[in-house]
Amino acid sequence: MGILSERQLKVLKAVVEEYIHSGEPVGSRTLSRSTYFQLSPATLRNVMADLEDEGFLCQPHTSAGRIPTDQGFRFYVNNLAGLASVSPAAKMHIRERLEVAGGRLEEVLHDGVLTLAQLTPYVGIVSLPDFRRMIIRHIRFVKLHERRVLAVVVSVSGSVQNVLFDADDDLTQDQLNHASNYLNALLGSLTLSGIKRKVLQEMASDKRCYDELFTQVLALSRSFFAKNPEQQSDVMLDGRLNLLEHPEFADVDRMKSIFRAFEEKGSILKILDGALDGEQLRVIIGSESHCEEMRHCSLVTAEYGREERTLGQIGVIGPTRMDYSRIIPLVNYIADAMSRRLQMNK
Amino acid sequence: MGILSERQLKVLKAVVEEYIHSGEPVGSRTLSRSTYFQLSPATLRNVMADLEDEGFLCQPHTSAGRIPTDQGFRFYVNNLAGLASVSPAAKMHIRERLEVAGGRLEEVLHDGVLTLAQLTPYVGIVSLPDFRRMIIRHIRFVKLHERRVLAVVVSVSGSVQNVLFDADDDLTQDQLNHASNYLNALLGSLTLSGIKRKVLQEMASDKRCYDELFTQVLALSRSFFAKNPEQQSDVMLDGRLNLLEHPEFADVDRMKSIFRAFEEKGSILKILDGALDGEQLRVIIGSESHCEEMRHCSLVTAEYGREERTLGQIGVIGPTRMDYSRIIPLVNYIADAMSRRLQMNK
DNA sequence: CGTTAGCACTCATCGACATTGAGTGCCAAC
DNA sequence: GTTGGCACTCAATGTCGATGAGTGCTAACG
Repeated sequence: MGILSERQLKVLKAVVEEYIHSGEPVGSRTLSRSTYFQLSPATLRNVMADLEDEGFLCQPHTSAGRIPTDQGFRFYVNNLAGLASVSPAAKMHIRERLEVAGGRLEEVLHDGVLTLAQLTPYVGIVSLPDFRRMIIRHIRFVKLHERRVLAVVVSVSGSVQNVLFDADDDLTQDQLNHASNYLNALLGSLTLSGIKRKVLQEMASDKRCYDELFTQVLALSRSFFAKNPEQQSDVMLDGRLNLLEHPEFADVDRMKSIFRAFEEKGSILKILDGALDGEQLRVIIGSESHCEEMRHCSLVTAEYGREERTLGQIGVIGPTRMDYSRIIPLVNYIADAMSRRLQMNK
Repeated sequence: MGILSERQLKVLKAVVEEYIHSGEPVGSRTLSRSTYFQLSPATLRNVMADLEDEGFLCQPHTSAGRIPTDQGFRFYVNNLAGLASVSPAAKMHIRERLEVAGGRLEEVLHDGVLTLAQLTPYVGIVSLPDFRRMIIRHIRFVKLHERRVLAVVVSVSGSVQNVLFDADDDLTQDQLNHASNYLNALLGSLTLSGIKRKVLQEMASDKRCYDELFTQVLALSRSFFAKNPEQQSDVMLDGRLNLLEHPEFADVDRMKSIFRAFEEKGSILKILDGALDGEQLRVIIGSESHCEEMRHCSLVTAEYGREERTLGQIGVIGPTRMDYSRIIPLVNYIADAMSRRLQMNK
């Protein structure tokens, strides 16, 4: 252990980048050939053996070249990777796809993952914000049929949720409009549960003042809030197919396990939600996710959100052998573009 | 060619069912062992050779057993398959999952595919009805921000669509309510485009009668209808992972091609939409889908819908080696359950 | 002392080859 | 019409040796 020498750094960088490029274990000869080093294979072997002792490289089998360990990638990302700037072509693509007029939150997010899936050979991934934590801009009730009511709830960030429920009484649309207006007057930067609490307070305080109409409103709200725990958080994926092109997933079992994780979503969500510390960008490499199915995958994710409030994470999932120096800036850029678009949406 | 003898039928049935069961090419010995026949392998070989000439069976290679061709499966499904009844356990599962109170159309459909994916080792699949063809029950406008308006459109069958658009003027919520009321009074068993046409007529006829308010309503409707071609038809899948368990998809390339079809959805939709003839149940075997990626897959689908109107197709995708006699009744049963639930929803 | 050439060793990959066994087609006999 | 016998095919499996990329180690070199 201990600090790495200048040369070791150089070799580690070269190995990682060569491996990212070729996907094959890299041997001392290959390195030596790349005019970058004036060293003989033997010398490089010595250096690489040291790096292996330090845990940065490993060999799939005795007589093969070296590949970076998770730790090796980690060191590379933290200390060695130069960040490429986003290519003009990509910027153009993003501008066309992403920097257009508003749309519902869900649409914006969908555009985001789609763009990532198109611009990278990896899987685009975004976590939808937990609706229960979102600040509500508007609630409106729509009468469907007798006591059946549709509540349309719009959050500040442009998320629209539809909740179907049964009211206690058969109210007219006019009465529902009154109820909507009442609730909307009450809103002011609250989440759903905040509103719920406030309504309950109102209920307790001046229960009899407004009588009839007012109690109707309250009853309606109650049945609505009883229903609300609709979709909590969720995650959206796109471009799963991209993964199939990578040689590391030619192995059927490995593929299965990853697609299993994709289908369940729960485990991915857990990984994404790990980012509570408010770091703007995260790179999770292989086993760092502590998720068995994701052991051979890396994630690069960035926060997106309106203004100061972060809404969720957007990024990609790919093999640990990922082109970090290109992907990190790209994910950052797209997260920014999305945040801006959401802000416009205000 | 020509009609098949009693014995040939019996052998074909046995081969198909044995193959469905085991997944391996079935040889004359295996058949002869199954106490079902009192015939020697040699005799069965003769019969099987005949069946091969007729195109019902084929051999993967010379020295292997026989497997049914698509045509063989087709004949089996049409003439030989006995339909099992839905197991009590499955019925129970369906009752719990599916025969509950309403919910939005999208939720009901989701429950449907989920149930199929759980009760079968195949992929559950459902086509969402084309919203543009649905009869509208309700339209309501919600003011979001200045000129930005959210239209909530509810169809008779319980589908809810949210459309975001910009109005020409900055209207108050009250004005929007009036517009909503006006449009809703106009509705009466029309599709969106029907309503659009009707509004245009109104516009042409008594343009100046109601003046101000009325022209506002019309302008609003116009910008709304300009936007509407939102989600057309779509298809929902669940249980893609199930496919991975089948030996026929151990081949990576075959897997890729199918998952490609899943991701695009377009081709699947086209196959599902082929059922215009109003047949209640369809079985599509292998190449019958005329879709290259689906060459090794079969579909079993049934219509679902409210009352007389069919809304879409629900069913499963699996390998051609599918347990038809169990799946066909099951798909039928679930389609019925869904239709009933949608009807309750009225 | 760092660097390098040389050398013996390891091990995945690949083609050649033989073996096995399930299954077939055909023919002659029952 | 049915059956046993027999030669044949061919995928799957295993063994063997050659190949070659790559390693670790050691001794020599500057």
